[in-house]
Amino acid sequence: MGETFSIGDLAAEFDVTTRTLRFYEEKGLLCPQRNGQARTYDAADRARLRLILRGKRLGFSLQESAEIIAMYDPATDNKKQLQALLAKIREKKQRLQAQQQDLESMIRDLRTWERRSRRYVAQLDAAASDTDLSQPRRLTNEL
Amino acid sequence: MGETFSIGDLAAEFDVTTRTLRFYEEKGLLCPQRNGQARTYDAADRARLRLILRGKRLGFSLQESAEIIAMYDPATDNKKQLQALLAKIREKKQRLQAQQQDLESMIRDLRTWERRSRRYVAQLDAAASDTDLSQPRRLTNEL
DNA sequence: TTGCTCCTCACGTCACGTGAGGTGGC
DNA sequence: TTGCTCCTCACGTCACGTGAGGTGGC
Repeated sequence: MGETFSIGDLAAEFDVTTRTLRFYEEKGLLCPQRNGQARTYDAADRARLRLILRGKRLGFSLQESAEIIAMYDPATDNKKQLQALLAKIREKKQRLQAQQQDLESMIRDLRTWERRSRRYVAQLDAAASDTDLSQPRRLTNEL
Repeated sequence: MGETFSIGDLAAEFDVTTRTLRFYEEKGLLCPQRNGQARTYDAADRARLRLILRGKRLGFSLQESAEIIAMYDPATDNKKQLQALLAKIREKKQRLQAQQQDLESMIRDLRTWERRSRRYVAQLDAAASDTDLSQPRRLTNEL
């Protein structure tokens, strides 16, 4: 029998809470062995968790991640399921690409606003320095 | 007085439900005028909605989106407020740039997954065509 | 009158977070 | 004994979804 892990081990390794692991089990995505009350995870459980979290990062629901993981099982080689999965993957990819567009325009907007605000603060500083020389003008040497 | 919109107008335009618009109002992100019971949205409300949804697409909470929208508001005349605002803008920008990196690797992952799945489907098709010639192999001419 | 859009509760859902209160072994 | 990790309820949260039941004007 290979390496095993406690719930705390996996939680620490993947930076999730133990509650998260119990929740995934409650939803049928994980089913570790029991050592008395305590859960014992093996390498296969760990691999499943990795896939679940990757699915999550990619914006899949737990249900969808479960489907994806089922695809790793050679027993589930249903062609129609795979094609449905492909459609979902393509949709996610489109959404992520839309997000990229959003990010770019948002960062552009914020950059503009930052410059504008900095200029305004500089003006206020300049005005202040007419009467109060203790206020240094520092804002220009950032970025 | 400029163009106005019903809740249904905006819901249709931005592809959300009317419930969503009422929810944003409940959370203080929108405050349309009332025409009797009915809500009447103007161009400013519409612009705010656009920002809320963009924030959402980028994975911000509604609270965070509210803060970002406040950043777009040029009515910040207090210098200290402006400087605090600048700090927030920089922080958000850094987070957005980190997110850009994440998005890129995610899209790479999805592309890999897509190729892998497509190849598997093609294999299934090939296997099927050995016994069932009525199944055409079409999947190879996409993308 | 029918059909449409609008409204206000208010409970349901998804993916967990967060205690409360308790067990077990080094 | 203390400290640590583990456990099981079970209610809370966030961003809405989804009816239920009703109003108002073309």
